[in-house]
Amino acid sequence: MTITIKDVAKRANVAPSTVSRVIANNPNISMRTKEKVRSVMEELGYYPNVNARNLVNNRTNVIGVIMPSASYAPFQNPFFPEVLRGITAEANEKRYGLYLSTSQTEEAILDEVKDMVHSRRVDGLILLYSTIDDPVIDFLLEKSFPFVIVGQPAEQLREAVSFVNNDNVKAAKMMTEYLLLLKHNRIAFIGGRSDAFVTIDRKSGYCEALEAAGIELDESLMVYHDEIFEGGEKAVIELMSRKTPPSAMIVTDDLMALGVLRMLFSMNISVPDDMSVVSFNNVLMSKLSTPPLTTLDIRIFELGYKAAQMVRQRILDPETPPKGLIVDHHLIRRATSKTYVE
Amino acid sequence: MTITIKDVAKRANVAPSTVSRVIANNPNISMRTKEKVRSVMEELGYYPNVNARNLVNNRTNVIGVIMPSASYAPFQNPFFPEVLRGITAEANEKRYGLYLSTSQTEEAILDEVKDMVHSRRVDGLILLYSTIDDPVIDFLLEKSFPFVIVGQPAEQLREAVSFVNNDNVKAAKMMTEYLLLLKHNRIAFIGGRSDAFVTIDRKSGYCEALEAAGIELDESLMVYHDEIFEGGEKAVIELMSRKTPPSAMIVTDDLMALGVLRMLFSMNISVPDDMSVVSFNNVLMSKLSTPPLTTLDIRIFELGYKAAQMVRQRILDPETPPKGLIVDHHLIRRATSKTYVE
DNA sequence: TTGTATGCGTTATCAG
DNA sequence: CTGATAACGCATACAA
Repeated sequence: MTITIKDVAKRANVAPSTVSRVIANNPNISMRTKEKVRSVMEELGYYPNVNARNLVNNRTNVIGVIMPSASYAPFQNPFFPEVLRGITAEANEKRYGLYLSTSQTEEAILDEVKDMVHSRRVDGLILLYSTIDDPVIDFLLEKSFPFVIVGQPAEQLREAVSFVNNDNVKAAKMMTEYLLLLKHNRIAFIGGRSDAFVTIDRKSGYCEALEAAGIELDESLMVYHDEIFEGGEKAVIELMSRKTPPSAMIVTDDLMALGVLRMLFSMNISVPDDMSVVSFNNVLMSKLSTPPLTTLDIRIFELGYKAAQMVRQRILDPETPPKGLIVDHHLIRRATSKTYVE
Repeated sequence: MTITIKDVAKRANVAPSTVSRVIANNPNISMRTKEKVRSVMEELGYYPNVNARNLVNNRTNVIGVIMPSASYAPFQNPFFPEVLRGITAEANEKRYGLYLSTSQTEEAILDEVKDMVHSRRVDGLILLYSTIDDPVIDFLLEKSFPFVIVGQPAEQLREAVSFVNNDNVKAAKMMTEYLLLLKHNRIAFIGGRSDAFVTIDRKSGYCEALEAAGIELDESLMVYHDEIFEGGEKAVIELMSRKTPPSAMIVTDDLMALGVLRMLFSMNISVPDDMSVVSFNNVLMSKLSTPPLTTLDIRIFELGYKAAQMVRQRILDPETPPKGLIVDHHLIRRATSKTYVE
């Protein structure tokens, strides 16, 4: 008993096609009929049926968002909500809908993506993760389906796919230089999964800065841990056990840095007096910690916003060559960093 | 150029309707043709077009999720990602898709909901917020569209709508009793927006416990703040300025409690030695703070999971009367609470 | 400027 | 057990 274009047509004494044209705001429909039709639509409470529309248009005006497989991780890390917020903002502006993936394993994700693409559920995809040899990407590339990666794509794909990312090398270099300028010369590096592109890139930046400063790299000061929070705690134990412990630590993730802070606190090592700690991402939590973290804002919201912009662009004209977009970063000085004193 | 049910039919030498039946796994199709058709589907790489299917079925197998309007807030508070995780899990199990609202103002949300409903974009909705006199709810009720609220519905709607919630009165009462048993007798209450149902209910529980213990209520020990984090800081300033400051604080939100902790720290008031602090929600952050928070786990994931279950149920048979579901809570003792000593 | 006719890819009804 | 055929609601090519 839902009211359709035909009902409107009948009531307005026009053909269904005319109503359709009014909806599309077709320029060569007289103002007079437009108004008439519109008022009837209003009167009858007409709403277009998206499914019918999608069917004939072969287009849904919906963007799919694919979360990483680590079933729990994605939503634990404030990074994801924040990108999502950026995506949401852009999508809303442009009247696009958002369809969220729900799969929890790599295999299921691949299936879901295939389904989304084949069944024409979405017009384009945003991948909120990036791993090497991802079959999802191969699939999308083969189908030439519009998509954008948030993060760093695998080396061999840099030219082939669109992505939005930070310059993590440069970012980490800057953070290291900052500590160097604060007179620190034993600076530790605490990273996440050592095979993640973020970790790799940030480590490179760290090393570059040290080398440029003529400081010899010390592998014993670089540690990696998978666990987002506990990893930070473990790292501190390891690092403080070195013969000459560092006076500063660069942590690749704010949450991990919270673990670091807590372990240091429990060891009675005062931050920033006895130890400087800087991290990356500037998630909300980083300003709520005690003491608040000096961190690098990577503009997560913008990453999402731009990604949404890019998919839409690729949806609209799929022929334009893919491109990588780099989003700026900004140092947020708070209370965990301080000049080194003997 | 996409391959349809007709292509499969032709190739398998059957009618399109037969293919359709095979897809639906219709029992009265011979095993023989079923297999033949299936193999052709495989061979041709056939995927059903959801839009066509939705059109004729008038059903999408998609659940819509409506976030609160406070444009930034939702994703800042770890509560939302976590409910979303629960919803996601259930939806995935049952092969339902998730459609996310993107609107940022109350007005826009109403429009978006109307659109989602009228245009048949989703089969049911989950509202991740609950305010009094919400026009969205009136609309959904009037359309008898399946939906579930996560949170406490307005008094006059308790019987009319389905919802999933905690028993916040009982929860707060328990937290208060816990502090009472730790010999605290000046216990402060720090709440969020005073017109939010959560705040109201938790305050009630707090009062109930105090009264039961024969402790006179002291309005000067109850403060409210809208800002999720700064609110905690302000509250501490106010409360510690009282003639006789409290020895314990009940904070209605973990994030706010972080603000509390930080302000206490800066005042050199040691937690838990000089002040006990307990809060609600048990979001990830609460265990990462220094010291880790004693808090009440409200099973956020389960709230989402059950909500998804309930909408599906209401979608499948809309006739069953609405019901309210209460999810359990659990005290998580960590390091911010301690027996009171003079 | 507007109407007619047809198709989008499925499912469902009705025959056979 | 299977095949024709008519919807589902909309958009567009072609006519008028």
